[in-house]
Order: sequence, then structure tokens, then C-alpha cells
Amino acid sequence: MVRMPESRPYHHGDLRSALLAGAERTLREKGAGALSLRELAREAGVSHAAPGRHFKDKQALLNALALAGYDRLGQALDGADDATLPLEQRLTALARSYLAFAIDNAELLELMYARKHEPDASEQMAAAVDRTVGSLERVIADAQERGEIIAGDPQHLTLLTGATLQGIASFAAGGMLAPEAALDGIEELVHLLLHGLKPR
Amino acid sequence: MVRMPESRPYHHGDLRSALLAGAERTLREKGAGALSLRELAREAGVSHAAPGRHFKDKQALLNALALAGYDRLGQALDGADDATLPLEQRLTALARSYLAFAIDNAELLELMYARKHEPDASEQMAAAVDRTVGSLERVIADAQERGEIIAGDPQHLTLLTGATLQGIASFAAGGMLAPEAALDGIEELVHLLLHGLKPR
DNA sequence: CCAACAATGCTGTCAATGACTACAATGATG
DNA sequence: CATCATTGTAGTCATTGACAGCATTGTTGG
Repeated sequence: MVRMPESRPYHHGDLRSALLAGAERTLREKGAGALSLRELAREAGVSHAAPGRHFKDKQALLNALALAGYDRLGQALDGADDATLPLEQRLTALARSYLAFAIDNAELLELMYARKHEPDASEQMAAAVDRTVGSLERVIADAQERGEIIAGDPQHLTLLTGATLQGIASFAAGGMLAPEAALDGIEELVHLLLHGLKPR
Repeated sequence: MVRMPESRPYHHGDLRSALLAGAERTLREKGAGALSLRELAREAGVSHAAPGRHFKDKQALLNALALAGYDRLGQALDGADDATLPLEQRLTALARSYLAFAIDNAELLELMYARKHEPDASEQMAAAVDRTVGSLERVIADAQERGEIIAGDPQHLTLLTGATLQGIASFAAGGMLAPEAALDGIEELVHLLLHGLKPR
């Protein structure tokens, strides 16, 4: 047996991107626990230590993955926000967009919320969170100015709304709630949030 | 050097409990990722394969840990529920109890919600979830009968309430919200849930 | 044109881990 | 007290993350 020339070049070309892409696929298919740097290296056709050049350690890769996730989520939310819609519809659209993302990126979202980031990565992470939360806070603040929502610290109200969404997403991710049920229930959910549980 | 008799008996006595206890401590101190069967065995003063007699694999131990968590959560909630209180206070007490548990058992709660349970363990898990959710659903259903809460499928309303709580817990666990802030905000939160965001 | 030099990849190695097997001690049961 | 299931032990294997040292490539200044 003679070893073939293996025309593969010494340099991969864009190993960093390939690793991130592979990691996302694995994340989606097998969950975060199944992520292995060595496996990713094998998939990319590269030695087991090569990833080390691009990511100091496993956590660094996970951080990069989370940041990319925030970008995609931010785009989805920005795309779904239509300031010309009436409040309830506007909120519903935003909520649907968030839930849809949460449902098809359950494992990724978990990474995004994971509290294991190093101090430096945390800064970028915090900024990303702020950008994301901002989408929602804007809607709330707008509605307050128009008198469509009660007065009060907009951050508190945003917290309530965001928490509810995150909770639903968490239930859906945990299998306690079917994804379709979660999506179908959005209108009622937003309605309840706006009108409260008490009879009027 | 002569090996001492090592008066330790061949049998540990209650290895299973010792492992669970150690696992909980590690979970609390270093997080779920740092859990190692071998490390637990060392702490218990036992060989590295001994845990295998009590837990088929690592996941089995995690499942047991989660079930124990549901028991403790259930006790906390049952203890906090006082049916004689007015609705808003009753809900507030329950919410505070849940949040307190979530905050000081963040990692455990994550395990409890993890969707990695095998089909058989899932049954017990589902039952445990039902028992837990039941505490809340009871309150909602009671209030509905008294006309203090709008009509509608009580499960939907429970879902909304539970999701909001879980969302807040999730934010607190993720460091996006200070634990004290979360606990302090409970009254306002429950009030908002009951009365809605729209002005009356 | 080529001599540093920085990036990027490779091979080799280590300790830790989860899982498995075969074997030994213990203690309960008939 | 003989038998046998339970519970531990010792040894082993493949996988993994991390690291060190070397090789290849491409770039940049002389």
C-alpha cells in the first residue's frame, strides 16, 4: 500500500468557519454534550490539534457559537418587528419570531444563555443580550408613550414579557409543551399578557 | 512501607445515598459539567467502578438526582401554598417559593428540565412534573371557580403563569437578573400578571 | 529574489473519564 | 452452613481535551 498524494492542501482554507458550521450541525443533531473538538477536526479532514489554532479551548468555540446565535436571533427579531402594526399584533409577531427561533435552535439557545463565559467573552455576550432585549424593550416603550400600556419602568415590563416568552420556549425545549402548541398559543398568550388574568 | 489494614469495611453501607449527596454538592459547587463518576467514587472512598452497581451509567445518576429535585421542589411548593390567602397573596407566596428554589438550585433545576431522559425514566419524570405543575394549577382552578380569574382552560392559564416564573428563574440563573432583584420583583410581577399590561 | 517571520497545520503525548469484564468479599436465605 | 444474589475491586479500552515541539505555507521587508 502506497500512501496516495492526498491532494488536500496543507492549509484548509477556512477551518474556523468549517468548525463552527460543523459544530452547529452537531449541536442541532446530537446536542451540546456530544460536541467533540476531535470529532469536528475529523469531519473537517484535519488533525486533532488543528482546532486549537482557532479556538483556545472548547469553551472558546462554544462562545463563538453563542455569539453567532445572537446575531441570527437579532436578525430574526429585527425582521419580524413592524412598527406600523397595532400593539397586540406587533407583540404577537415578535413573540412568534422568538419562539420559532427558540424551537428550532433549542440547544443553541441553551448555549446562549449558559452562564459559563469568561469575563472577556462576557462583555461581548452582554452586549449581544442587550441588543436582543432591545428589540422588545423598544416595542414596550413605544406603546407606553402612546398610552397603550400602563406606566412604569419599561425594563420591568420588558422583563415580564421576555420572561414569559423565555419560559414558554423553555417548556417547549424541554418537551413539556409541543412546539406546535406553543406556536399556536401565541396569540392567546400575548392577549393574556396584555389583559391580565383577572376579569375586567 | 507496609499497607495499613485500612479498617474501612468492604461494603460502604449506603453508597447510593453517598453518591447522590456528593453529586448534589458538586452540582452546586462546580456545575453539572464537572460531575465525574470517578471523582464521586473517590470522595466516597470506593473504587472507580463501584458506582456502576447503583447507576447503570452517568445519565442514570443524573435522572435520580433530578427526581430527588422534584421531590424537594414539590415539598417546598406544598409548604408554601396557603389556600386561605387571597388570590394575589397566595400566588405571590407560591411564586416566591418557586423562585427561591430555582435560585439556590439553579444547576439542579436545569437537570430537572433537561430533555435527555430515557423513555422509562421519562415516565417517572413526567409524573413528577405533573405533581409540581399541579400545585399551581390548583390555585388557578380555585380562583376560577370563585370568579377571581377569567374563564378558560385552566391549563392555558397555568402555562402562562408557570412560563413567566420559569422565565424569571431562567434569567436569574443566567446572570441576566440579580437573584435579589428577582425575589424583590415578585409582588409586582404577580400583580402585572393578574392585571395585565394594558391600562384599565 | 530571498530571508525572516507569523499563521496555520501535524504528530506525539498525557491525564482524566465513562464503560465494560472478570473476580472477590459479604451477607441473606433456605 | 451451603448457596447465591448483592455489592465492591482490579484491570482494561477507547475517547477526549489539552499541551509541546516540529513542519509547511504565505507574507513582508531588505
